Amino acid sequence: MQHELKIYNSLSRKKEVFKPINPGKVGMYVCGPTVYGEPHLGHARAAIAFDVIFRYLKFIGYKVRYVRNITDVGHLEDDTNGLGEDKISKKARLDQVEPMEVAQYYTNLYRQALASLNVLPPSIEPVASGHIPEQIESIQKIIDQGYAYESNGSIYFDVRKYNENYKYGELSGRTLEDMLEGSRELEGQEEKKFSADFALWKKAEVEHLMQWSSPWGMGFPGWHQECTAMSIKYLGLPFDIHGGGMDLKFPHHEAEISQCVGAHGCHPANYWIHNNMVTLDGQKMAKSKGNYISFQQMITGEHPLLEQAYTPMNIRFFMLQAHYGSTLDFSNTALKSADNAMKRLTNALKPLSLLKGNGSESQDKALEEKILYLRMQCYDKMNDDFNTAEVIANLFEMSSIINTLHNSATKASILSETTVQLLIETYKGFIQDVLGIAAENEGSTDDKLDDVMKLLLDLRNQAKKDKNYALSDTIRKELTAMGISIMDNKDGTTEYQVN
RNA sequence: GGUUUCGUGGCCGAGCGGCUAGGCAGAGGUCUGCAAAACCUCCCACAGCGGUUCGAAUCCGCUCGAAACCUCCA
Repeated sequence: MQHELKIYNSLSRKKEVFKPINPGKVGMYVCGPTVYGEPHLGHARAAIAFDVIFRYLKFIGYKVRYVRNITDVGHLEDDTNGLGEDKISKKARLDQVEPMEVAQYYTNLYRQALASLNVLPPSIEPVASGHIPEQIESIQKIIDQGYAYESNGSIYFDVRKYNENYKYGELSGRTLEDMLEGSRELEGQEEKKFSADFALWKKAEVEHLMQWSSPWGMGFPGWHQECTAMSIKYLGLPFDIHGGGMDLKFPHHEAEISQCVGAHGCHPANYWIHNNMVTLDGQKMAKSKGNYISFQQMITGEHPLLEQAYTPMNIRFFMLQAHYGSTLDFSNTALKSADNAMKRLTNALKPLSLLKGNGSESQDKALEEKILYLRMQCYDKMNDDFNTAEVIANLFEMSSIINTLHNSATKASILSETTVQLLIETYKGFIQDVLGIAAENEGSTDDKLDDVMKLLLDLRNQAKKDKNYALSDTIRKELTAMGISIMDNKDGTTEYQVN
């Protein structure tokens, strides 16, 4: 039942059928964070979007090498003041600590946040500072091809020269003329031959904390070089998918393409995928705008805009209800709504595990067909540019079927064993493996608590039998207050759940 | 100013020319000692104005409104 996977390719601005370079294998590179600040919702969105893509590709049988970098050097703080100071070192100087200490600190925070969001670690997570030789080599190739020049100890990419033989701006849809028209006059650009030229290597002043020796003297790599060097190193050339946030399209990804084409004569990746932004009041959430909500704030609820704390899974589900390509506006009501919705979906997992088929043929052919249809829809919708929102809609319909079967006296025996297995496989598979929704509290693995609860629930049931509802309700009320909810089933059994 | 998008019911959000998702909230009902959960029913929207078409939320044009990028950014 494998259908073709279609991906919206930002480069062609069209949905295209995905054809891996090597059958059965996928190489995917995604731009990770610059680690000089707290991870926030925007980082979460990008990580989750590509996590689901990673998961789905594996789910349908691909062997995937997923590379996501950590940028701990190289991003200039401010090119307009001529200082060319590295972002990491600026922050480090303020904090009076080693630059690598800052990078490590925020890298740890980032990884912790993603782990709690049930984002799988990538196959390789290369760090920019650990790939300086590769970057120097990459720059040298560009110089050798004649698309870069040295100026006062720095190396710049020669955009005009490049544009003579190739097209600069194909990803962002800009032409050189557009850029000239739109560009403002920036200070400190005397070193450049042309305003759109960008730095491949920056000469470092003595006081600059992070610097390395190179054929052009002491310095540090330019803005976009690390991704070019590291993606090619680990994935070869070209590779299948390159991803990142929409805001990286220009100039970052545009530069990556130029650097790669300039050095090697070919595009780095066949498919470009861009996730859209998380907005706050319709405005992009960004560190620089100061309107961001950090991951930590989300889970503690400590932010003026937050009405409550939200769990990582709550955040994850909220994001998956929208397509990765649309902007997603933050709001308390939307988050809460997502929380209720997710519970509805995960609540059906338990009754699902209790379903049993009848061993022969399904009696209810229409229902069987519906299940098979919904199952197919889950694949079809994921195959249609990873439409998680549509997948979730189908899963909701499945959850109704599951609950109805569970509630009916005949249970699932009107269905064949095969159909029941398919239902279980699809529902669990898509929720847990593809969407990556993990149970927030795996029930209790504490045997002692389990024993105590059994005792308590037995007592309560006895009270109920005695029609001592005052007592039974008190037990329930008190348990609820301490975060243990209990539910009486129809068959007289009682379940509990630690929240 | 240039480039790229978007405008869907109380809210969130799919939709890519005909079958008019889904969730949340709300209303009513079933089940239950009561809860909770679950199930059933109700709530038929596509910024505005033109055009193409047998047929448009979906294509085209214009108007209005919003955003991202053009400086680091997921």
